[in-house]
Amino acid sequence: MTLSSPLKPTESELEILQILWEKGQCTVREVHEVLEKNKDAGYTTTLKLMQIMAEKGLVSRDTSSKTHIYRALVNQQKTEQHLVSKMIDNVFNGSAARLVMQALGNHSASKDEIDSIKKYLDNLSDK
Amino acid sequence: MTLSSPLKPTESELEILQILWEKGQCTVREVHEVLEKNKDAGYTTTLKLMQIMAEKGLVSRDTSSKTHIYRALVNQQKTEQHLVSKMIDNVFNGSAARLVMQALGNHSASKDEIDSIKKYLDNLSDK
DNA sequence: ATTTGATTACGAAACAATTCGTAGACAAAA
DNA sequence: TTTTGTCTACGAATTGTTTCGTAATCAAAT
Repeated sequence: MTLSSPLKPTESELEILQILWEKGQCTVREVHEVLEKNKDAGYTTTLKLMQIMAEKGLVSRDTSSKTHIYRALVNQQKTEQHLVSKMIDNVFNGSAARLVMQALGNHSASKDEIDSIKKYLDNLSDK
Repeated sequence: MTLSSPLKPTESELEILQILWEKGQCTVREVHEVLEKNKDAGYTTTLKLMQIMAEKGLVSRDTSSKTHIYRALVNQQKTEQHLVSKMIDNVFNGSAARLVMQALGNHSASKDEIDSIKKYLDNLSDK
């Protein structure tokens, strides 16, 4: 299998997807301006990445006007799910619980966050 | 910065680290035999990976006898922590809670797992 | 001593991800 | 119409990862 699943974007691609998921649709310029806040890369780098993403089917591209409009084609929820599942398998030997504890233990989860997770768990076990 | 943190092993390197963490110390042959169960790659591929890992400081190598002995140099807990933190930041916008819910929601967490997480959370909020 | 088998060493190829320089297209401003 | 600025297209360089063929080394078996 050489075909890399569209659910497994590279790190750079993920950064771009995040922006598209939030904004719904963007020009390269818009995406690039958000990216620039956190890293420095040239405009053409962002452009090239987004063109490749379009080739791969990660995003769609509306070329009807000069300034192309991009949209995410992959589902945020599904992509996140896929990445988490992979981490559970690769890093935590299939144990979701171990991942959760690792996530909550060291990473500063606020009291509010912990409470909301508890509520979530209560609902889960009700079923 | 070209220097990649030893806490950010590649996927192949992580597979090897898992084995070393579990077994404590291994020859290339031993690692390779475990790997072979899940993927097919040549012996020299595994060897080369482990040699590179030694160069990078991910593992140590005892070359005193002909058959070299490898040990993990990076800490399992810290590496896991690093990977999880990165995922929380990159994928879930800094929200540990979102990661947790994603991990528990779709991924088959057993009732036992959920219960043990609840206990864990109770202890957390006690502090 | 010679052969056999298992090991490491080395280097290169294949592939993928990232980066960017340069050119061309086009529209708006002068 | 010319200039200027913004955009896309293209190709190439760079870097990192993965893979493996081949040779050298060494010890154990013959």
